[in-house]
Amino acid sequence: MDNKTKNRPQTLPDGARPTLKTIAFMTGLGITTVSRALKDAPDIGAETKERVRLVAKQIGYQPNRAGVRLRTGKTNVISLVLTLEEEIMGITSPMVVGITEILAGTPYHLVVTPYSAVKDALAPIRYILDTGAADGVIISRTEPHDPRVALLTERGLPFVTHGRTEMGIVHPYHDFDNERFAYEAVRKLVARGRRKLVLLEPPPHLTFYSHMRAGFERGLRDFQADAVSFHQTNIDHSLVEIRDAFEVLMRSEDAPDGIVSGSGSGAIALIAGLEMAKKKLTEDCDMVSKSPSDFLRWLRPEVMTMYEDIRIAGRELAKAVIGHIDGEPPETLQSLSQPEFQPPITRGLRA
Amino acid sequence: MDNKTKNRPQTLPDGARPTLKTIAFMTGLGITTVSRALKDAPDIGAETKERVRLVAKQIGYQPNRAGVRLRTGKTNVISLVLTLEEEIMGITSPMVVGITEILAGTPYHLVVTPYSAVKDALAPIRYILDTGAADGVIISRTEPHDPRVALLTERGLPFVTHGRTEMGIVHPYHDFDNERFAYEAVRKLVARGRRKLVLLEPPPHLTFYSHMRAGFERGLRDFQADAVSFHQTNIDHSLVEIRDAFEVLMRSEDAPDGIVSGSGSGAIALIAGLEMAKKKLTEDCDMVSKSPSDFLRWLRPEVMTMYEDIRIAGRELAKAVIGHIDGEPPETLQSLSQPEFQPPITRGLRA
DNA sequence: CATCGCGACTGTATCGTTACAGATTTGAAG
DNA sequence: CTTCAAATCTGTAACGATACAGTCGCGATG
Repeated sequence: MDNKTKNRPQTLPDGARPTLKTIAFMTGLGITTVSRALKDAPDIGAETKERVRLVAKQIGYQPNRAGVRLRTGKTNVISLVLTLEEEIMGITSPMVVGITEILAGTPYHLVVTPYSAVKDALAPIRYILDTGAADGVIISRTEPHDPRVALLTERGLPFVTHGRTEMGIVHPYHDFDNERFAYEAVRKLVARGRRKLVLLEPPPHLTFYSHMRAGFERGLRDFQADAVSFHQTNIDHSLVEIRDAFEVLMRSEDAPDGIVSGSGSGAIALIAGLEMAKKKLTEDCDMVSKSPSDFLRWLRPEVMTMYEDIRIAGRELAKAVIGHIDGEPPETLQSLSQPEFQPPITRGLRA
Repeated sequence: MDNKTKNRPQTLPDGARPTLKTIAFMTGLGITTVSRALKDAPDIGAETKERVRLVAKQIGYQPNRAGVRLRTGKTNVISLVLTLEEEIMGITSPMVVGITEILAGTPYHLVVTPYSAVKDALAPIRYILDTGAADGVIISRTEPHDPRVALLTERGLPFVTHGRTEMGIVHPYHDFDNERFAYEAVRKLVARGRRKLVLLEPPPHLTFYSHMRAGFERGLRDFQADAVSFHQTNIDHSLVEIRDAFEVLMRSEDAPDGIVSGSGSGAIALIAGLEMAKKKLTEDCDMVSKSPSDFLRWLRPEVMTMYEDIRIAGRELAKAVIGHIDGEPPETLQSLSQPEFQPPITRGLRA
């Protein structure tokens, strides 16, 4: 056999999935040529490329991920890093949906990488870095000085955060404008004549804690209302804890007449505490809540809600990681979604 | 160099992650020996194994997934196949949590594989089969004659279904006992003196439709109650549709006095419809609902709920696929979770 | 007419792992 | 002193893809 065709395959197993070798055999070309033709390399003739593409399509060729990954290190994987604990009200579902909607048009797969204890937040990141498990990472529960962001930046692995940081590192993020949410919430409550307002806030170590507080306080100043302290309780507490603490507050001298709830499930507990204190929504108290789903609007239409669309957040996050992977500058991969009050559920045909 | 050490590595890059080669170099053994030692093969000396394990642990060796996958075809991936549409009430979150809890102790990663249109249900399965993308598959929204089950069985890829089938194929599954749920729901309603019952049922093409109906009808017979037809509406319809249809029903001659809701979010819509028809829960009507989360108990404690623990379902499903992959007989990998009425939320310290 | 450059294509080595078929040593049996 | 088997260990090839360094033929150049 002459040298020219020395590496050509002689026989091909027939049930197996096609590889570059299959196409090489069918076109009479070398494996390298086929590989380069499919990547549209400049040193391959136009007609050859066309032939290769045609055959590849015909036989349904799809590159073997393990082969690519072994040779190039490219995993075609995006890793979504989650705390098992943050799943209380199920924000993950729509997030996963949003992400996969974007990934569907790409070669990327979505791998969910969980971690349990809060102190282990770095563990999954290290795992991904050490094993090269992903091309990009999506993290949430972002902190102002987030060690995960520091580590990922240092090691040069593309990522995006759900929430912002404050460390002077420019990186991709998507965030809900919690400052504005709280500000508009205060505006709304004051417009209803409420003046003693309370905020159910995020835990202080997360970045959006300060955003939400800042918006709340700016609102208090601009619209001349007063704050009632509820600092000992936050949205990471159990619903029972929130309820009981709020009942106590509502029975006290200091009882607020307006509530801003930083979470939808927290709102449920607040309502329960309020009712246990024998108060009534819209009469003794008004409430504005952030809400990632519909149930509050259905079951407690008295509560004014601002919808946080987690699904869209998922989309934005996915687009941003991919952009980062593709080398787009981080500052172009930042987005903030604006809160808007939701209209009430329509009361059907007969109004 | 003598033949014995011909394939030994001379130098080793230092920043890189350790491979078998690294361990081979450090122990002075051959790569093959190291590989076999780590798998506890019988032809490797006990002391050698010990040394290899020690070094491997010290340097934090973790097998390269791409290498293993390329060589053996083993992906160490479990694929969760989801409809984007089923995410309405976010059942995915706790499910993902449950699955990852089990996978955490294994080498498996969880990949989420979505599909959009209902007619495309087979597409992700084919993709996984064709590309060898996973060692095992988890599917939901199971139908009595499910083409996905047929295909996976035929091609011999391990899987588990959330829900049962009726095709004479013995396969792993986990299911909620919807027959019993509906039966117990009817018992409860009749015990409260309700006799005209309605069922908000699953869409007819899913297997648990017939389970739930069967339990409902058995209950009607055993406890002597009557059914009110609501067949044109099911839990896959939009909340607005359910509400409007139910309002019409509640205003009709045929208005039921007892409701069995096959879904938690459906219950919300039913309540809305009922209230629009100027009826009141516990007065005109009682209601039992399946509920995958807590909000109904908090916001509508009048509704009697049976909790479907999706997180546990996730765990069971994960265990079952892995069992199937490990070759355990399918009939040992089937489980049914029993519904139980939930106690009301405790009313706090001062009850 | 030799030489060069260029366009089009190709072989080899390699990523990390494992299946397979040896190879070497040791001690016991003949 | 062979011979052989058992116990350990080892090299080679291969999985599928790609980086790299060619090769080949051909027309233009000096």
